[in-house]
Amino acid sequence: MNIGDVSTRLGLPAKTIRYYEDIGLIKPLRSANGYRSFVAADVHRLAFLGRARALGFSIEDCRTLMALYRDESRASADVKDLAKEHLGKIEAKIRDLQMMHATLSELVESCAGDNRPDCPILSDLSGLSAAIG
Amino acid sequence: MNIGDVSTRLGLPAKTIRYYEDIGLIKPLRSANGYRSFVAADVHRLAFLGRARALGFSIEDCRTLMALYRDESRASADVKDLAKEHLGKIEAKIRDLQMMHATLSELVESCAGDNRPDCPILSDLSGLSAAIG
DNA sequence: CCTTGACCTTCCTGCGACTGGAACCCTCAT
DNA sequence: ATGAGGGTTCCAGTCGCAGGAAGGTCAAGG
Repeated sequence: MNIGDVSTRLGLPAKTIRYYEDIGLIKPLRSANGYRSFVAADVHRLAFLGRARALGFSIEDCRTLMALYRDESRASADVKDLAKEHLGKIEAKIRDLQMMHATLSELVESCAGDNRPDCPILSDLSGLSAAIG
Repeated sequence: MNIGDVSTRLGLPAKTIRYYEDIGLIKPLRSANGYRSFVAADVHRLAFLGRARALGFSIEDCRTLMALYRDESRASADVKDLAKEHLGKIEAKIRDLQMMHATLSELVESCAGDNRPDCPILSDLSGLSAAIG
């Protein structure tokens, strides 16, 4: 399989696949013409990467996860720990975003949104937080 | 005021303040020795920036917000629209993260996390999603 | 046989919003 | 004179790719 086929199959951009090779996550063989030649194992690794990335794991986490996957003597605790740490980061991000959301939606609600210049959003940002009550 | 004082006051790294000058968000004067010399208006602008960034607005959004703030003939609708669009992006990110969180926490819960190699997290990533049921 | 168009290749640059570090200047106290 | 603790500029790196240039390859059609 050429890169385009893999890209279509997995929904991963060819650029991304080449990048993954660059950083050593996959090592597809080459055809005589120099094209990358993907076998089932490569496609499988890429699919693994795609799913791990979709769960928000960093590239380095993915590298670790793939190493664990290939290590038949792994302890599932190692995988779980990695996942739990990632889960913690996700939770932290969600909290941050929810804080922003809470503040910002209050401000948005309190803004008339008409032709007049008075705006509690700008008031708040400027430090004259006499807007919310 | 020198950059260090402003940095301490606002809790913004000096590097960040220099960066904001680089990209034209502030234009502090210079002392005879070449040091940046911040007056109250500069500090105010930086504080504005800090708050807008803390709400997750992009630098370009901040630029627009500051322009609106200085434009006394602005329409609050313009500010509100910008904020609402940003709110939408925040909501999208929260949803994405919550999806990740849901999937990942299920996987984490179903993983024994002991010395054995069997791991539903890896099974799921590998595509053999025979783990969750 | 030649061309066209769709593939593929490598290499370089840019994104956003900084951060780290090198190499150097200024100021003040000792 | 020296040392500590400011400040300055500029360049490189972060993360995970995306965009684009310049060129090689291949199958089909005229």
